[in-house]
Amino acid sequence: MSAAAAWTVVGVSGDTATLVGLDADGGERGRDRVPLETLAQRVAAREAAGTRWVWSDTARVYPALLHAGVRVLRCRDLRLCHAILRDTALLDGDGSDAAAAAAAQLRAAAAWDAPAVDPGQAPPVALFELDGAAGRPAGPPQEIGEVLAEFARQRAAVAASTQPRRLDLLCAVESAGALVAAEMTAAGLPWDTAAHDAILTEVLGARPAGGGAPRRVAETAATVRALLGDDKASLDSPPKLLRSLHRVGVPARTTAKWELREYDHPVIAPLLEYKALMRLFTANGWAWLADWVRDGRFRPVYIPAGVVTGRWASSGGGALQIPRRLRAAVRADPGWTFVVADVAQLEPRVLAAMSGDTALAAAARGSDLYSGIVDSGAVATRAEAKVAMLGAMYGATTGESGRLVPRLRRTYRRAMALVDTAAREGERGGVVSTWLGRTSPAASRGWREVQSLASDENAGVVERERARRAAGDRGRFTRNFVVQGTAAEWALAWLAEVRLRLAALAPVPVEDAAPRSGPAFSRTPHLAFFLHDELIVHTPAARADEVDRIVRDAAAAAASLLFGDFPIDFPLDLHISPTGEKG
DNA sequence: GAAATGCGCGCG
DNA sequence: AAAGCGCGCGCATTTC
Repeated sequence: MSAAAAWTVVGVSGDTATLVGLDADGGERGRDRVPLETLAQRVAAREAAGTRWVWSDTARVYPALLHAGVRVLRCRDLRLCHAILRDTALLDGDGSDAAAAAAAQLRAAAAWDAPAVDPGQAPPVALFELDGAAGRPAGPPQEIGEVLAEFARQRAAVAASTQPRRLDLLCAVESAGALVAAEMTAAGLPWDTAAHDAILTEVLGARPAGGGAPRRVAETAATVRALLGDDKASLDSPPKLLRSLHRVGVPARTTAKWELREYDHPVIAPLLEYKALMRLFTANGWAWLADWVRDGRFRPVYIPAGVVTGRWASSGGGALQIPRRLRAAVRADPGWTFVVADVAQLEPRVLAAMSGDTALAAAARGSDLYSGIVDSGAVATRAEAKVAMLGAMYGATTGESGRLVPRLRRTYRRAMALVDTAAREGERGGVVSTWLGRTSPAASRGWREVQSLASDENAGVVERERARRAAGDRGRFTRNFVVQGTAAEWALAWLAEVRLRLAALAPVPVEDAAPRSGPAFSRTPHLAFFLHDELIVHTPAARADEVDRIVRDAAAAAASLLFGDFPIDFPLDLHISPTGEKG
């Protein structure tokens, strides 16, 4: 097999792995069969020669490769790309025979709809473990014939679509994201257990020796119970708490903090305090620390495309919900630091670009889009601009937000038309697509039944109201889908660009303050965290300026990959700091 | 006793 | 300020 194959397709059957080299047109260049236990060495050798890997499920194969010390630069994750191509509306547009055939073949390959193997459950050394072993989900097919056939179907689908370049880019960044996700789990986020413990002790009081509530939690609970006039009052059961509140004259309808804040009663302040303390204690207290931090690393499991819009989800440890105050426990290794970067107002910027709204793009020039909106005269204050823009993207209809949205509609006609059109499409049961072609799920059977019941001439007011509300809910979902989903695509492109540029950096001398643990690549500047529109790079302090430039250049590259030369800024808030705090 | 559901709150 | 999008998780409660 030639060393210069554009693609190398990997399949597994029993204890044998098969590597098939393909040229850029998909023509087979050669085939190697190797024992599974030598696959990592083969991958390392071919990676050095340069190729793009094609496999069925990055979450299944890549953790084991990383564990064996092998990193790859590029891959195509057929499971993730299958989901994109199976659902994309870009194959339905022109009604060509080729597009229809490609779509039909993809949709018939149902085995590829299998869920991912949870990389958090798979042992890191079990390369391509047998299907369904130990009660795990089987995952997508791995046999080389099936893998080759699926790759061919996907290439045909992209080529036959109305936007081949966009779909191909989406598949590329989606797959790059799968590599990043596995690498970040392997590297982990540097986490200072002592700093975390100090925060908990300061906020909650000393950790109780025999379990039970920490001192300040117990004291606050006692204060609340005293003010409720019931020393046995349950504070953790919403219905019981509600009854206790009613008894002391607080007519709340729910126990949510945004509602409780509205009432003027001495019990409210300590009750909100109790809820906040209890939240920290239960969600990110000492038990969390013991469960999720090992050897100075928090290792979240990221689930690429775990959200319908294409955003990532996470599993275990609540990686995407780390409270801001605990960011201080994110602590770089000695001699190392973090480059922490996020995009200011990513979603409205993406909306400006995808709608081609030059007025909104002009307001987005510079670092604060909301100030730009005020300067345009659409609204009077920055706060109004923010509320109005969020309302436009989320579908607010009432309150201040709903009142302000029409002001934006006059000034930013194209941007508002894009989200309004997406909402109408959802309301009538259709689907909408992101800029690169990820398409929203079809209306559920239940949703369609609700609509059809209401359209019957005998339908009562209850049926009609239910259908109206369901249509509104779905419209708000599709309205937001196009913006949130395209923002996720921009962020994936940014992440992919950062990763490749970091990988191209010269290696750090090993004696330069290597991290305490982790795979080989984590001894050079590497991605350590990603959260929708923010990333953290862990780097030797001496290289932070280089990384700073890479992260900024990557943002510019992402903008031009998605939107070409459309004039839209994506300014970063970027900080170099040995703790993970923003700004 | 396990699984499903609702609530509330953390993050974007 | 108000409660409009997307998530995961812990607890209490309900259901099987």
